[in-house]
Amino acid sequence: MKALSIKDIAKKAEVSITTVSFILNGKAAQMRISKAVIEKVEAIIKEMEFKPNQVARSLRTGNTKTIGLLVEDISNPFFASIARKIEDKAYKKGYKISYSSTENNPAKAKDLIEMFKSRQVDAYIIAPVPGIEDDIKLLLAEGIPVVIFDRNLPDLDVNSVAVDNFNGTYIATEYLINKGKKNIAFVTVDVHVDQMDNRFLGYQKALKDHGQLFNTALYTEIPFNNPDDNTDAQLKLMFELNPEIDAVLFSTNYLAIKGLGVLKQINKQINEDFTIISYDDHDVFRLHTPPISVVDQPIEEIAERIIDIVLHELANSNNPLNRRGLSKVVLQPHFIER
Amino acid sequence: MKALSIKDIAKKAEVSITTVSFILNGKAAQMRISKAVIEKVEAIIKEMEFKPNQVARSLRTGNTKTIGLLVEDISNPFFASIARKIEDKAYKKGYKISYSSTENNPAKAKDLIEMFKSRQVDAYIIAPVPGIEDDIKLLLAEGIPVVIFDRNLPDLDVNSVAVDNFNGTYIATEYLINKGKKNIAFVTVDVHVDQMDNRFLGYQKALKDHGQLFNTALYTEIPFNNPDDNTDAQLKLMFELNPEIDAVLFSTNYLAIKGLGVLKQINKQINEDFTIISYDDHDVFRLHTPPISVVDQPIEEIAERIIDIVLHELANSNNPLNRRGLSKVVLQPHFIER
DNA sequence: GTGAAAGCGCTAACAG
DNA sequence: CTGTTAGCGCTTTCAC
Repeated sequence: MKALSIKDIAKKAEVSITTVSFILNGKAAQMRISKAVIEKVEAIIKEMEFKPNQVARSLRTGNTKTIGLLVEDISNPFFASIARKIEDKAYKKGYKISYSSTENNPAKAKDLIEMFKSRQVDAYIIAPVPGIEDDIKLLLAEGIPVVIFDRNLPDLDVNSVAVDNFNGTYIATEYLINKGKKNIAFVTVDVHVDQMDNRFLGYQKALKDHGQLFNTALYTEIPFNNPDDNTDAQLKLMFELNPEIDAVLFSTNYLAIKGLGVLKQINKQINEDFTIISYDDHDVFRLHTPPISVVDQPIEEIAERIIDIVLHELANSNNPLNRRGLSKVVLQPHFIER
Repeated sequence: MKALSIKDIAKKAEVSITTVSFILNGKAAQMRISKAVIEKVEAIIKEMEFKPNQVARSLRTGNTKTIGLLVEDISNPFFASIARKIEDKAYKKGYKISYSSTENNPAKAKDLIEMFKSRQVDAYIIAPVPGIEDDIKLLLAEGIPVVIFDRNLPDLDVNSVAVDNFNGTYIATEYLINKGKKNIAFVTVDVHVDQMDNRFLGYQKALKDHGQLFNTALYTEIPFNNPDDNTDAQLKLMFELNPEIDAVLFSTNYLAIKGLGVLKQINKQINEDFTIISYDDHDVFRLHTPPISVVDQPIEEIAERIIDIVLHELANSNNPLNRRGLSKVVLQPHFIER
């Protein structure tokens, strides 16, 4: 079964392909094509279930109606949830999403951007990894809409939607201090993206503001993509060497989940005297016994702001004058006490 | 900055575009193009960072090197994990993934298939919703590779990767019975896809084989996409009306997670006398106090089998003779006792 | 060994 | 009001 083309429709309707094309693109009125012809052609299109070949259209018009989405890992609930919301909104506007996971690997990220480029995606939504600033600059130089999120690239003039990471850990740390905690550990990843660094800084600043000293022994950095065993061992070591720890702040949900696993293994109870807080919420924390307080990122709002910016830029990419300036959105995280 | 085309390269290298094209496609040797020319052209390609326009290539060749992935909801960890694995393997073979969430809505699923079609995706990976059998048939009739997974469409001659759902609930139920449970409730969704029905049947059969009667009062069906409040209320009601319940088998992880939330609200302890089992694992269950036993689906293997079939069909789609017959893969779930 | 040219399906000047 | 036609960038047949 061969796919239909605009030609087949034209032949069947006994009009030219131009006429069909105009009707297909809603330019019939403006081209003052007669009602009779429009109706006839539309009837045939419907009857034959003709769908224009989007690839040909893309080649001709230069836009593909797809948005490239680059995240760290689509199987991380944080990214998956955002992906889902973005997909929904994009779908309603006729856009499709092509996604890829960068694994925090700049080489892979660069390669993915290349692939997206050669596929002519209309816009990019990127959770950036360090080292791809130049690639993003290139995109911008070509006038392609880009929004970065989750992490900021401070010295890049690019739209971004971020959460105030500094404040997130600040309020969490402050909460712990107010609860009388004296030895608050901080567990994070070794990926020094702006966002992670800020989470660390928020923690440090809160300690300082409340007259506590930052103790490097209570700071653990886990390599990204560490095999589980190593991570477990590293965390165990920290707990063993520092029995005075009375609270732990994890800079990201999957580390906190690993942490809970380790605490279970070493049979350390979470209670009034030993508190855990995670950055990013997760069902695990809500249902845990006892429940775990978290710094929650407004996922819904993040996704909304991202796609709004993208769609707006896309809608106005023809007349650059109409494009609003850079959007640098900073949303506030919420502390959920449990 | 205008994008380069093959023409620019040809001009710069002072050869014809044909030559460039051959070199680009690795047909240089077979066309017996001289080494000197090849090297010169390749140097220029590298120097100018030329990337062929994939859209034009697609229009010409008819294949887009992208695979359409239709899942119920990309933010469900089960689908997200599978999506991730599929993405990885596809990426290594030069394929990209375009995903969409069907929300169990046949109209949306149909529409998405149309969109993918007009975008000429090379192959489809679909977690089917009932009512799209005809659309899948159409795809097959056109010779496009399709693999369905998670749910089977029994009367369709299409590649599928499924898990033995019947056996999954059977062994879980048997486990509970062997633990001495007499009133095992079953909570499932109202979506009557083959896979969910089989989970129910496995539960029923196990009861029967062990001389227990199926009690409809202990069977609760939650509407898909139910607002949280309703679901909670429905579950509460079941627990209230049937205090004799000594175990609950949830047919899917998100229902079990909801269930845990409800049990927390009504302060019902999970212990030797009251056991919970979920279909599909999740971090929540592993870390829960007490931990929750689950029927685990071999996600990794599912993803692997899917992408293997797809890539194999794709590789041999030119010579249909070489295509192996239908692959109907059935994998076994594992019961994880915790 | 290399090049000219047709054409994939569609859009949009430009003609009439 | 509708049709003719020139490409979009690439692959591939055929010719030299």
